[in-house]
Amino acid sequence: MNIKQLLSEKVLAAMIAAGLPEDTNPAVSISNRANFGDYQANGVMGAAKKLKTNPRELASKVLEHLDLNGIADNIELAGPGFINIHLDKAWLAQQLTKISKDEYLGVSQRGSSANDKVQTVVVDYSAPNLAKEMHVGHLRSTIIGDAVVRALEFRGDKVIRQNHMGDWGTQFGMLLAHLSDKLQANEVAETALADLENFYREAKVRFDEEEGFADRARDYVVKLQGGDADCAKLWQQFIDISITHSEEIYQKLNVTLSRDDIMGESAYNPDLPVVIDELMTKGIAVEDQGAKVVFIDEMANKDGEPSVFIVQKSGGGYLYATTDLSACRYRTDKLNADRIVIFTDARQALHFKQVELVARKAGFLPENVGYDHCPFGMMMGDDGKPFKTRTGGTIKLAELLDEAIVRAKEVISEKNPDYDQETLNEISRKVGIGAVKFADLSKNRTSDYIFNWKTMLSFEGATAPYLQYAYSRIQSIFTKADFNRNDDGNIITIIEPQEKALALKLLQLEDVIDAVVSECTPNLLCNYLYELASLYMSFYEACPILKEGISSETKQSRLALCLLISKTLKQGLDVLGIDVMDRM
RNA sequence: GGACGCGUAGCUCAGCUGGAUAGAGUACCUGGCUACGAACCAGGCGGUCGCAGGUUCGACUCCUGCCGCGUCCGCCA
Repeated sequence: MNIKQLLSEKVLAAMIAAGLPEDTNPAVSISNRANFGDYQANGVMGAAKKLKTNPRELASKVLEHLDLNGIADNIELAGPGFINIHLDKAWLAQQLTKISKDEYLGVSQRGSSANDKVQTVVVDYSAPNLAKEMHVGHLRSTIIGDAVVRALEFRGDKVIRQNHMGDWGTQFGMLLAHLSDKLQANEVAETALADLENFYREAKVRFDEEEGFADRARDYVVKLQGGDADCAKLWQQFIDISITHSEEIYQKLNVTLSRDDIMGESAYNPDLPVVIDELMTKGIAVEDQGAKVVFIDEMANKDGEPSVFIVQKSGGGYLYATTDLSACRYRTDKLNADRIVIFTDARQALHFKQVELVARKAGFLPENVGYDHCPFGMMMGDDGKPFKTRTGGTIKLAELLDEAIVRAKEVISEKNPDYDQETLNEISRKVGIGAVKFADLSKNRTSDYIFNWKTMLSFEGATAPYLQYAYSRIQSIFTKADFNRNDDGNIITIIEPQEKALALKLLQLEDVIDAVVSECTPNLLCNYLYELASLYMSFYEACPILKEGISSETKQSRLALCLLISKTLKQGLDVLGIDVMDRM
């Protein structure tokens, strides 16, 4: 169900009937003011400009052909040529009843029509560096990526998750050397690696200060890349333990990534020489100052100097450029991707632009395969300066999440002291984690953002707990009313303005989901759900359900409306990876 | 130096293909719990949308220039 689309079609038909060309944009949008109707069509003014005719006259001509019988109960012409559409309450009620019975709540599924085919979408997200522990900087990629993945799946696309973990590179030399020493001293790997951050620091200190250690570290890198069996075993141990750390975070965060989704940098290792070979053979890469580089003319500066993209170091080593090119090929050839979506911070924007250009030129990325790099801003400290990853000061993700849960527990026990420990823990987890995720997911900024405990852990205002609270309130009513939540047979009637506002909002879910998957912007869904919950809160105050004197029809209708609202909240929050509960 | 991103209420942020009087939350102020959960609701206060031009019926949105902040730009990822 997409009202905007439906109205667009109707208005366009009327415009064509009024003599306008078929490619006219009806420009239908949601009205931002109640007295301008529910939807408005603004396309007439643009069209009139092109034809150099009077917009007002043209609009009245379009109105003559506009047939919204049964859909709208009032259509009016306003201002210089706005067409304001007031939707019919009975029609809205019918649509609500229809989507109430639909398991996708009216969101049409890919593949249900010929021009809306199922796509295979490869989504590259999270990608922590296994040398270190996950910190708050990894939050965005992980949860935004996961929300987009869930939205794509809810819409019916085939999604292949790819966790492009940093499990390769020179830093592993010092880590393996350090680990080797620990094992020699009879330490158990799990214990030695219990605190990755600590372990990394120790290794780094030795690398910088201890005589001979740096050479051993470099030696380990050579052995690792050369496929030395003992070294590979050591590496595998390290990787396994580090992955376990990440999995704990994913589980706590309610993120859908699993071990099967891991496709680390190391996996592309065997393919890297092949990539270089192809680039050289095709004449795309050339040797320059001992390294192999691609000169990208498309990105030349004013003086005509091309952008330089190094694909192989002068010493023969490979870079992440090489790996990302290999990944392009793997994803199109082996995974049959129709679209590739990558979530990383904005600093890598230039890099991925270069990757795309080179990959397309080399044929690793066919014309019809989409390649979307979705950047986001860096995590900054309270001082407005970037977090430094190696000098303390970083907040471990695990610590943030635990803190959120503790704070949630304080609030919940204060408001509702009767819960037993188990229930309290369960609710605290859902509320605390939800608050952290929503705080981040609800922002669209591609610019940097300042990490702030207070906003991240807030439970008041436009936060996840507000939405969860709305849901719980509804469940509470169902319990009191002894209402069967599986009963979708009740008729919804719209009388009060709060009910109409809710109806409109509920019917806009597909529109929002579509925007989320095409633009990779879960914040739109956050806004939508907050508005829905907010409308519900107003409805709750204005439209009593269980009060004496409420007719049985009204009661049933309002309960049915509540049911659809709660389903939409639950489903929407699920797309964001946030849980709801009957009581909180 | 070049490229990219950002600049909206005290603070955190929305603002969809250009649309009518620029919106939320928070903070502050005023009201509201013997009807269903006050983690809430109703209302108030708060703006030269960085600056200056341009495009047009109309610009936070598009174009140009400038200012400020940030990031990236041949051997890290």
